[in-house]
Amino acid sequence: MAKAAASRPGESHTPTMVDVALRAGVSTMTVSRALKEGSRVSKATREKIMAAVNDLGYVLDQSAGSLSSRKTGFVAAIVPSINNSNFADTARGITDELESTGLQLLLGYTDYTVEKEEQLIEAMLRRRPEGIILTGGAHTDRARSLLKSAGIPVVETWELPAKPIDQVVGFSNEEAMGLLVKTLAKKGYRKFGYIGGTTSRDTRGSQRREGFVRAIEELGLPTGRLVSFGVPPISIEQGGQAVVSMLERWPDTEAVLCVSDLSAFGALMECKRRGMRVPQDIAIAGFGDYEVAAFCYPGITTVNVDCYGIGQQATRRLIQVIRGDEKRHGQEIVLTGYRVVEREST
Amino acid sequence: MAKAAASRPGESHTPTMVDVALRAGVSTMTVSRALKEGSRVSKATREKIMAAVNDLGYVLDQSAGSLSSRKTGFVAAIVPSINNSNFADTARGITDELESTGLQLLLGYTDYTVEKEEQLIEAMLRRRPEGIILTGGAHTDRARSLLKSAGIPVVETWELPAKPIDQVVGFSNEEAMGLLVKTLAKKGYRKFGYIGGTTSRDTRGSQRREGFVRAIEELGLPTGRLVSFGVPPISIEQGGQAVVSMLERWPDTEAVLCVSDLSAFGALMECKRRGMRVPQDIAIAGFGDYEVAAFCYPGITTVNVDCYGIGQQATRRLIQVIRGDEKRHGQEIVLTGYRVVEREST
DNA sequence: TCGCTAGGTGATATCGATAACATGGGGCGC
DNA sequence: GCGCCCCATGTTATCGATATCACCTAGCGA
Repeated sequence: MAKAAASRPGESHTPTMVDVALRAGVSTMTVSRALKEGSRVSKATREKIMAAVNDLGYVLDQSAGSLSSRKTGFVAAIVPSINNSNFADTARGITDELESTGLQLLLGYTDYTVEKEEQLIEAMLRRRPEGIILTGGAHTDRARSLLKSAGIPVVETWELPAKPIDQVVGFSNEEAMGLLVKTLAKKGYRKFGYIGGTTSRDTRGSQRREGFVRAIEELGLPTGRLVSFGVPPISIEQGGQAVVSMLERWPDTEAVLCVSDLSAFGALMECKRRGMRVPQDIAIAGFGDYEVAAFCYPGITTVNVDCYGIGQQATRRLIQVIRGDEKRHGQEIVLTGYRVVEREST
Repeated sequence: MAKAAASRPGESHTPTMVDVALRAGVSTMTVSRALKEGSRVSKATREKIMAAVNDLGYVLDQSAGSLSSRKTGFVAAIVPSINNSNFADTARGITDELESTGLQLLLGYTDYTVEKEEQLIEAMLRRRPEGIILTGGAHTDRARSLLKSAGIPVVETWELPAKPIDQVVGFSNEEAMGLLVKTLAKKGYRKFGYIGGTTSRDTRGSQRREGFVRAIEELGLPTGRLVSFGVPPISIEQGGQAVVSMLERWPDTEAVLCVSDLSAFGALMECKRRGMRVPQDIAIAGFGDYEVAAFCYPGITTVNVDCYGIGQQATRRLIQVIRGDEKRHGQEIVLTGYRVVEREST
C-alpha cells in the first residue's frame, strides 16, 4: 500500500489524482477520464469521482498531464506592447477565440525590438506551446531557426512579411497609408506632412511612412515633409511636439498624417491649444482608429484596421492546424480589411 | 542502450536532454545542471554541452522540469481588462518586475465579473502557479476556497479589501475620490455631479462613487446629482452621453466628476462639441490619470494612482514569499500613493 | 446457445526532467 | 605523507498525469 501513503490522514499536502482515485474507489485512469469531457465514464462513477474531487479540493495538475499527453494546451502570442490599445485589442481577440477551446494564452511584449522578441520566443518555446502568434515579419535569424525546429504552427500578424515563416494574418500597412493619402488628396489637400518615429524598430510604422512617401510621389505632390520624432511607439505628447516642429519647418502644410492615432491626437490637441482651427488651418489624420480618435472633438480621420479580428483570425488559423482539421499547406495568407474613416479633422 | 534509440539518426523528433547528454558524452544530470545557472559544472563540460545544445537545436522542456522540481515558474495575474490602459500599466509593472526572475506570467481578464474570475482562477491553478495577483477584493466563495487550498501567496491589488485573502497592494478608492472632491470644493465649486457605471460589477467604481457621496455630505454640499450610465467599464462615448443627461437634469451643475478619465474625456469632448467652455461653464474631472487626460486640451484634472507601481510592488511581495526571503506574516498591506493632478479642466 | 461488439474500467509503461544521494579525484592543512 | 573535504559528475528514483492495451460484462443477432 505504498501509494496509499499519499493519502495518510493528517498529512496536509496538495491532493493528487491518486488521492481522488482512492477516495472514489476507482483507478486514476478512471479519474483522469472523468475529468476530461468527451470520455466514457458511467454516470454513477463520474458522480462518485466528482464528490471525491470536491471533498478533497482537488485541482488537476496540467504540468503533469502535459508531459504524458505531450500536449500542453498553451498558445503563445507576442505583441510589441500591451499598453497600446490596438495590440491590446488583438490580444483580446486571441483570448476570446481561445476561450472555448481550453487552450491557455502565454502573452509577451517585445517593446518593439527583435532582440526581446527572440528572448521571448525562446522562453515560451520552453513551455512547448502548440502554436505561436507573432506581430510583424521582422525577426532575428535565431528566432526563425528556433521557430522552425519547434515544429509548431506560426502565424505572423499585422503585416504582410516579405518572407513569411508559415501563415500570415494581416494587411499591407503601406497600401493602407497610401489609401489615406489618396482619399485626402481627393478632397483637395496638396501639401502633406508625415509624423512618425525615428527608427525602424517599428516596422509597421516604417511601412506606413513608405506608403505615404510613395503615394505622394505617385500623385506628384510636394515631397519631403517628414518629421521623425521619438522612439517608437511615439506617444501622444510626442505627436504634439512633432506637429510644432512640422509647422516651424513647413508652415504652409495643409494636412498632417501621423503614424498612429495617438500621435495624431497629440498633434490635434496641440493645434487646438495654439488656437488653430482644424481642419480649416490644418487637417490632421491618424492610423489605427483608436477609441480616442472617434470621440475626441473634432473627430480624427483615420484608417480603421481590424485589430480584434486579426487576433481572432490568427487564433482560428492556429486552432485549425492544432486540431488537425486541416492539412498544412504552408504560407497561407489571410488579408484583413482596412478602411479610411473620415471625420471632422480633415 | 535502449535510451540511445531516442537519438537514432534519421529519426526526426524534438530532441530531449538524453540526446544532448549522449552527444556531449555526459549524463542528463550534468546537462540539466549546465542549463541552470548557478550550478557547478566545469567550463570544459559546459562548453561541450552548449555545443551539443546548439547542434541539436535543443530547447529545455519546462513542463517536464516543473514536474520533478515541483516548481512551475509561473505567476498568475488576473485583471478586469487588458484593454483599459490603467490595468495594462499594472500588467506591465508585473511583467517588468518578473523579467529578471525567470518567472513567467499567466495573464487573464475577468471582464469585471467575479464569475469569470472564478473560472480563470480555476484554470490557472491547474498550471500550479507559484503565486497569484488579483484585482480587487470581490471574489466568489469558491474562488476564495480554491485559493486557500492552493497554498500559494495571493496579492489583491487596486483596493483595500475588507476581508483580505493574504497580502494587499492598493489604496482606498473612496478616500482618493473624496480627496478630489475636497480639492475642488476648496477652489469654490459647490454643485457637484458624478458620472459612473450602472452596476456594482466594478467595485472600484462603486467605491469611488461612495467616496464622492460621502465627501459631498461631509462638506454639506448639494447631494444627489448622480448619473449612472452603461455597464462598467464605462467608455469614452458613454461619458459623453452621461454628461448630456447630467446637464439636462441639473443644468446648473458646476463640476462633474467621473469614475475614470475615459468617461471624463468623453464628457469633456461632448461639452466642447456643444460649444461649452471648460472649466468656465462646467468643470470636469476624472480618475486614473490616463495619458489622454494629460495631453488633451484642456487637460483633465484627475487623480493619479500608481498603476505601474501597483503591479511592480505586488510582484515584489509575491517574489519575496516565493523566494522564501521572508517569513509569511499574513495579511500584509501595502498602501500605494495617489495624488490629485489639477489641470485646465477645473 | 454461442460468439461478437461495445462500453466501462484497470494495469502498466512511459512522458522529460530534476532531487537526492553516491562516487571519485585532487588540493590543502598539519 | 595522511586524511579530510570539496568539487564535478553519475545513478536512481521519483514528480503526477495519460496513452495504450487488456479485460470484463452486458446485450444482441444468428
